[in-house]
Amino acid sequence: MELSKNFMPAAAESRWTTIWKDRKYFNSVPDERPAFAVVIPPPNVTGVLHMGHTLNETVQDILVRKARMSGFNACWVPGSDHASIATEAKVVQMLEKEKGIKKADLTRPEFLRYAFEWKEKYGGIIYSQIERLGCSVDWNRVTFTMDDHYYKAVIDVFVDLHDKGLIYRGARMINWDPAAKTALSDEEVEYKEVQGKLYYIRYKLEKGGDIIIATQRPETIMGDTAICVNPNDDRYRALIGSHAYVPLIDRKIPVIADEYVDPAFGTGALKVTPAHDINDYNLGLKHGLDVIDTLNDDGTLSEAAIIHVGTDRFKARKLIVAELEEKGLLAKEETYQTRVGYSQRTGVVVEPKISTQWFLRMKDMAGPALEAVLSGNVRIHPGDKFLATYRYWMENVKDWCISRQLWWGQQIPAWYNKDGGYVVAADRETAVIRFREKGVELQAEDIRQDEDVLDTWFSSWLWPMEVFNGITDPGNKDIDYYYPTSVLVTGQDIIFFWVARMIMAGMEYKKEKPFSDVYFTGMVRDKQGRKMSKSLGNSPDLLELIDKYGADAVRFGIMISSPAGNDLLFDEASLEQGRFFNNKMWNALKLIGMWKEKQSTEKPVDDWAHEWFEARLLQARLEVEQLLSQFRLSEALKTIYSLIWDDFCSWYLEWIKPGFEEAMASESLQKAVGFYEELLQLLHPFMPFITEEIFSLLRQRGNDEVLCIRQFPALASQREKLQQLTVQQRLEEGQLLQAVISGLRDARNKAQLKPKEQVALFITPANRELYNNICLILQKQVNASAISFTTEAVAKSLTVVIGKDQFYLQAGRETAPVQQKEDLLKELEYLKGFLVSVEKKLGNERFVQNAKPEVVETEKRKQEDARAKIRLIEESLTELTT
RNA sequence: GGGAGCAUAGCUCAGCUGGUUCAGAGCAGCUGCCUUACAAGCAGCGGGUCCGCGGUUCGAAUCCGUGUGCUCCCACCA
Repeated sequence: MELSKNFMPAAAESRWTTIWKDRKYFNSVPDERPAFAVVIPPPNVTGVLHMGHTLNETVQDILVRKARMSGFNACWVPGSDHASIATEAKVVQMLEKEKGIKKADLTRPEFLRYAFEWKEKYGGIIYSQIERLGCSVDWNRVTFTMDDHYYKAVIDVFVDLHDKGLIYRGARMINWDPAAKTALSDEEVEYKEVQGKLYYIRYKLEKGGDIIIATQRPETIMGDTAICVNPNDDRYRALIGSHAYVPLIDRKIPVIADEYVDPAFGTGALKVTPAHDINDYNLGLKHGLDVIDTLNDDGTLSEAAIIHVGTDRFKARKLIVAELEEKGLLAKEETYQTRVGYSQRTGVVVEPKISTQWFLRMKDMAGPALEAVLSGNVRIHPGDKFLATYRYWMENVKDWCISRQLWWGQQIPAWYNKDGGYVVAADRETAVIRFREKGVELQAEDIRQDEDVLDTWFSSWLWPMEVFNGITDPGNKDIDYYYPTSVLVTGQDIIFFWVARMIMAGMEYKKEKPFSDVYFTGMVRDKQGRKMSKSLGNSPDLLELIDKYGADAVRFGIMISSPAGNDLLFDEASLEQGRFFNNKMWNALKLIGMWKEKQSTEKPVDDWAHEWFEARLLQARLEVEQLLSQFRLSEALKTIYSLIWDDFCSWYLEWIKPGFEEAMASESLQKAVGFYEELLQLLHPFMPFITEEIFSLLRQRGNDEVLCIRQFPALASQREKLQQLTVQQRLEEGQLLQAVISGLRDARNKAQLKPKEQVALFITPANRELYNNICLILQKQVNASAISFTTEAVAKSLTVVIGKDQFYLQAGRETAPVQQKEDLLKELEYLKGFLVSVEKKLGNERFVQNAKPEVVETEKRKQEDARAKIRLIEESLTELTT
């Protein structure tokens, strides 16, 4: 077997990707096994995977692979989201740039044709990245949120909710995105603290004089329809009921009173602009004020503004401020810290705007969705962090604006006649019937469909159901088998957009939660803690990382530094660590390969080492199980990493390694190979490629037997085994052996004994029996010519105390005991202090009375141990000084 | 303004139900080694006022209160 010097990820990755795919290991159909279903949070179809996705997909793959190897019928459904606003914006941009076509010049079908072309061209990138990362998804189940069946499901749900009275149409104040020219939901607005300005503007009063009003938005004054003061504010009481003039356009407006106004803020007088501010809108409703909308859909001033018509809102602000100043109407300006809402998708400042849109009543749907989480039916990880947030949102949920003024998405199934009357129906024919039911006689060509589409999230909230056709074909085999899914892995930033709404939809349409566990990953930041973003240029390209380090190393790096639920500071150094780990495992394969070439049939002498490693593996395996069940993936990986690197490579392989040019006992070799296979299996969910590769090379299995479907041993039997006395004893012996080897090597180092210089070793053990099995290995590992047991101090030797035992190293030459004496004195000092504290504890009556008996027992043991060790060290010191 | 979380080694973090020599791991650092799997490595080492203060307890990194600092979410003061 000729092996390359290092592990070459690229070749192994493409080889195993093909094998897995060709043999359909990851395709799932319902059978008699329990299901373990995971639906991927569908990434934006035209996007690329960023580090956040990489983390999420890796976590999901670990859970899915683990389940598949543990008796479950694992099914991971891949797919993508049409991402209405984002995709439409990209297509519009592409059309203008590459083809010089404006959206306005296209018909709806023409535009959609371009959009689908675009989706076909770029939509595949996401999938190829998911594949390169090694994700074990079922490619037969790829779902897109605009697939025919999915489209139908969304329409059906809309019609159903409308028929139930949960969806309504009306004019409300909504968030308007002037760049995308569409309404947004509250969740799509991101508020940021910005340094703004507060302008103090003079409004002339009808009765003479003026009143000064503070505003952040002078460009909206033309929409003012009142000035409002607090009725209890003595400064303004006399003005209530009088009139003032809007500056620059001199429109007459009343001064009204409302307790809402805070006399302490600004000047205590508020300009009321019902069309452009939610509070003003509410005030307007209360006081019956006019609504003057001075902005167009694209954020320029409208005819109603009278001045600066057609000018952009921010340019108009500057012009108006300048004009006010010139006319002496600007009393003062001050800087002011404020919050401004930005569109999550386009990044522009959102305008509050009154608009006729479709809304979903959320209150009734929130009840069951809240209950599902509070009762523990859906478990959130890490729970303590998100439970309160979830609860608050559900209890204070507002109606959801679900219509968007776009073309890319599911078109709203509402139909209007010429009089503006409308019905909701899945298609034109049904719509005509519904009109007739209402007594409106008309023909199919007399009605037109609503131009708008539905919010993307109004389709994604059906994801766990409709990927299995649960809405369009309820009761089918798949939905009955896979639903509810097992775990949802996603970023905490979409808890309201998506997670909460999926639970709502699941409770509404399946009367059952969509998933049992939700695992929130943190945000991926760079190593300085900054958010990853395109503008900062700190977001690495996934494929480049895979090319550089290999997919396994990328997965390792991102998982090892990813504490559950916390943000992850991405640092390429951890990927490097992953690559080093690859090579470590590769080298272990090479070592075993060398052993194969020179074997003997003799009975091996190292039975103990095999028994020890078996015990250690058992222990670690159960630890990993425990950690995985708690979603502590990072720690599970650390445990396996250390098991392979330290326990297997550094200890076990060294312990069974034959002497120079000696043959390896076949029986030992087989044991080592067997252990290595188990380690690879344990690691496989985390690092699938290299584990398959080494597994296939270890016994030259070829490709017939693979790790990805190899089943883990049953847990119960493992737990029992670990409790066995001999297993526990091996573990204890192993710990002792490791401590003694390290301690003696340290002593040798400090005495400047070269590794090649042999020593004679004398031991005064506390428990002689523990040494029965480990002497041979100990002798080899510390390069001792012989080991003897003694009860007396050995003259002219290095003295070392390790644990409860005393060691004497006799070298072939004189060594300086200076450092050694210092070490012993230090140790002695510490022990004496320790003994004092233990004895104080034991001398405390209340401790002895109140503490649990076993705690008192251990304290007594500690006391005895400490005394014994102090005696040993003191003996050694006398020995040294004589 | 309301709520949640966090503060442990130079960095990133474990430390679960208070008690094992409990103060840990990885990375970084230092020392010595090109030793026949691996220098992408081996052997070994050093490093901490567990944020401050107070309380509960026989006993606190751990529980409670409080202060400080940081992070996030929510909220209609122009």
